[in-house]
Amino acid sequence: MPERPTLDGLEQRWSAVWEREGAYRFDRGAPRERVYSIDTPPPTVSGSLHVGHVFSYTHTDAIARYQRMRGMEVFYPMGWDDNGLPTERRVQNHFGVRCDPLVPHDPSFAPPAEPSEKEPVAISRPNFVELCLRLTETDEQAFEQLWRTLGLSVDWSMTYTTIGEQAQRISQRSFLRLLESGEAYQLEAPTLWDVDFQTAVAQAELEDRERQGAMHRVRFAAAGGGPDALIETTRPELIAACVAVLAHPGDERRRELVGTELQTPLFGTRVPVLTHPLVDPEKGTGLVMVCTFGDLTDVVWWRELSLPVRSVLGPDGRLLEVPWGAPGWESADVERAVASYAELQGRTVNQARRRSVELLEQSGDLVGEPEPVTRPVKFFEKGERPVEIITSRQWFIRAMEHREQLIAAGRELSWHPPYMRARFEDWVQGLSGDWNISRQRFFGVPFPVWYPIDESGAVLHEQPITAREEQLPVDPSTDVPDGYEPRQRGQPGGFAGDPDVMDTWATSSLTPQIAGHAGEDEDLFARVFPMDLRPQAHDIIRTWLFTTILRSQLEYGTLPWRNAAISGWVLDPDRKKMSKSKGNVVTPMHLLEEYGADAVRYWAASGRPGTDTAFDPKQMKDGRRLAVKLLNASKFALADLPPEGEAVTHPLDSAMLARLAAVVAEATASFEDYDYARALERTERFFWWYCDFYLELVKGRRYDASPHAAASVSRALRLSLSVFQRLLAPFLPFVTEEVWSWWQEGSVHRAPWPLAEELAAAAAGAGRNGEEMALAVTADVLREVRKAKTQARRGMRAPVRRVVVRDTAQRLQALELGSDDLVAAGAIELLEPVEDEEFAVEVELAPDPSG
RNA sequence: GGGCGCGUAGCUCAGCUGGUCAGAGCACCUCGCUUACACCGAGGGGGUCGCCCGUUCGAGUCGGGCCGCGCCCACCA
Repeated sequence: MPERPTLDGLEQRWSAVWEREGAYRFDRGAPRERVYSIDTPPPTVSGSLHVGHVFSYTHTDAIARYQRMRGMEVFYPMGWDDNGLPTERRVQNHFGVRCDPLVPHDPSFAPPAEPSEKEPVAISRPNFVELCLRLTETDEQAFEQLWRTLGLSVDWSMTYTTIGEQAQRISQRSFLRLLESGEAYQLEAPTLWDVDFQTAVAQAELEDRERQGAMHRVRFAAAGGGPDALIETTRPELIAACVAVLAHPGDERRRELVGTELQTPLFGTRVPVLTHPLVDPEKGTGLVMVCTFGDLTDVVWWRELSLPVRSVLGPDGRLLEVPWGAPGWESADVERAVASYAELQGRTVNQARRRSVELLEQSGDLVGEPEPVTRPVKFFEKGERPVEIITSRQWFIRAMEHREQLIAAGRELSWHPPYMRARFEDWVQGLSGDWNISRQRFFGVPFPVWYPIDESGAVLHEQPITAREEQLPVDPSTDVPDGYEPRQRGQPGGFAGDPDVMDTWATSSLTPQIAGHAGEDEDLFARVFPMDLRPQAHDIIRTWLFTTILRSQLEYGTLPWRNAAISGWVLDPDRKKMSKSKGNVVTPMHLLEEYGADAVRYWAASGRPGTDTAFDPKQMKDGRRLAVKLLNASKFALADLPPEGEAVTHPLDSAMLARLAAVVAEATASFEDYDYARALERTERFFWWYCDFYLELVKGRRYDASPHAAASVSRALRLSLSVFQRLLAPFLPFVTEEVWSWWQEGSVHRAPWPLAEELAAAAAGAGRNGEEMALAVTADVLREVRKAKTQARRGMRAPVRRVVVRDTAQRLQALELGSDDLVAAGAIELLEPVEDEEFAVEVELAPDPSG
């Protein structure tokens, strides 16, 4: 035991020991019922971890450590989510490159010495992927270092990456099985599209952002005998793509209009006036134009009313060339349509919108001034321009038809906290389509599929050639399907590889399978799946949690885990969410260095499950105080401790142990309920009381030279310290390991979780009653004595000539049980009990020798 | 528009199934270097528990209605 215990250096020392001794190594031989498996969130590897990560991963680690001490064999792997857009973006900026699948592979490629963001070098997909792998590997090492410093009890031998070969194999295998069972399918259909990344995106990746816009009132002239009509739109640039005008079926004012035809302004295209119940007769003019496609409602109308497609928007977000006069593009005045459209073609949506307004003004079809409006617009969450809807070929996984099953699954799952289930159900009920899993990107898991090309050069998408499971993982852009030669790639009569990659959620929805080595190591998988716990934040319920349940339901017909522990976010001091784009993120390494890992973990563990928590370094100071206190209290209790007796015989000792037993019971119940914060709070609160009162009260006996006097307190101190060290171990792994090592064999993190029953049994050793009251009264009197000394401006060791305690007979009797300790702790010469109804204490201090 | 959560001392928050629950830490003030700890200890001031009804012998604690904040979802033309 060190002379002056310190927290400094504990992280390095003990993490090295844990690594060396395999303290957190998962025992693959453990039977399933003794395994506690965790589906750790693989953090996105694209830069650095921030305090939000530290926050939620600490919660999981506390639970993992608790379960381990409960005797469970904890399966706690780490994963790195390194595939997907964030990595691509980072690689582009970091190396000054961009991926161009048409560029051939250059085996001797080296990234530019001076990266230029403005003029990136176009490189091949294999070269690009190499750079992605290189950069993520560096990041992953830094992440691992941070996690080790934080003290996560991860088994680092089980680490996986979502771009790794095994993850690819498992993803592709799962995809092929879904294709086989009909749960995955390909479809050419209107798809949510990001025009900057030029890829499809999923409903789950959308977010609303408030944007300024304008409402334009536009005249559509009658094409036959009916009246003109006015519609309102925020997207006049899409008039060329208008395929119908709609009214509500019950709208009397529009009765004579319905069934007639109108002509679009500028282009003179005839469009029918139809009805649909989704039209709001109160909104705008009560008439709405349907375009292919302006928003998701357009898609609904288009589908349900079997309208034609007139697409004007290209994948790059610019207006396409369209064949005016050709079938589908008829016009009453083709020349005018061509002239009008020439003003728009090739322009971006915003440019085309401004020009359209000018054209409408000139033609007199714009009625009144455009009215500024602020409205929510859908964005890809990582995107910078609004999503558009573009028709393209994509892979989907069926979700719509499984909604009831998914909701039932959600009800079977134990949510912590329980109210988070509502978010899941809201989301499932609001699903508007199946899950689009294909992305027109590069750094991801490819679809293990090729297509035949017929003699005319057409790609036969409806006859996919699938890879054999033994071939996996395959990259169809370089690998060749059975029965073909490499030279047949892209040739008539040859084949074409599917160019897309899977969305990152399509891979991470399989983390239980990837971590558990599904299909690779069935013995392991059977021991860990379904898993016990999915910890994650609430913002990805609709993505990660939802898709993981979906995949597990489709492939195994079971929940992927029994419990979902949902953590909140870390908010900055202004209660705003920390995010890179806001620039208010706090990186954790310097916090770990300044306060120590245990202190940072203390702050994190104080955040209740599911609750957003403000970033607060003050609480880290509190955590540090607690750790230091444990260090010193342990030293006091254990250093040169006299031999302990057979049993706890002193009333105050057994009363303290009885209280501690209750705390153990409460902490245990809290942990069982995944409420680590409550477990910590109860433990901590009692620990401070223990230091302030119990340790002070028993000092006299503890230092007593006669073994007889110290026997009981020695035993009680050892018992209680051992319990405190273990109760705090899930939260403060470093300092608890340090103090444990002073007097115990092995790691505290493999020690058994304390049992309330054992303590209660030890506390009963005195075999008397009234111990609890003795402790309460003794503490009450001690507080009064301290108050008197403080008010007299004297030190706590100042001698007291006389203390008169007025109280009920019962309490005075109890006081007698603890009076020896009280007299010693208060330096009291004479303790005088006086029976009374009201508790009152008179303290007569000895004269101050210093004057 | 629907749903969820939150509103308790200046700040961050505990208060689980109604009756020592009006609390903790920080901050503030005063005192004390007492042999575990000055990275400390002792003590103090400070709140009509968002508002209004109701249930009850009794309500931060339950029910209803408001107000405010935050988040999620929504077919937001």
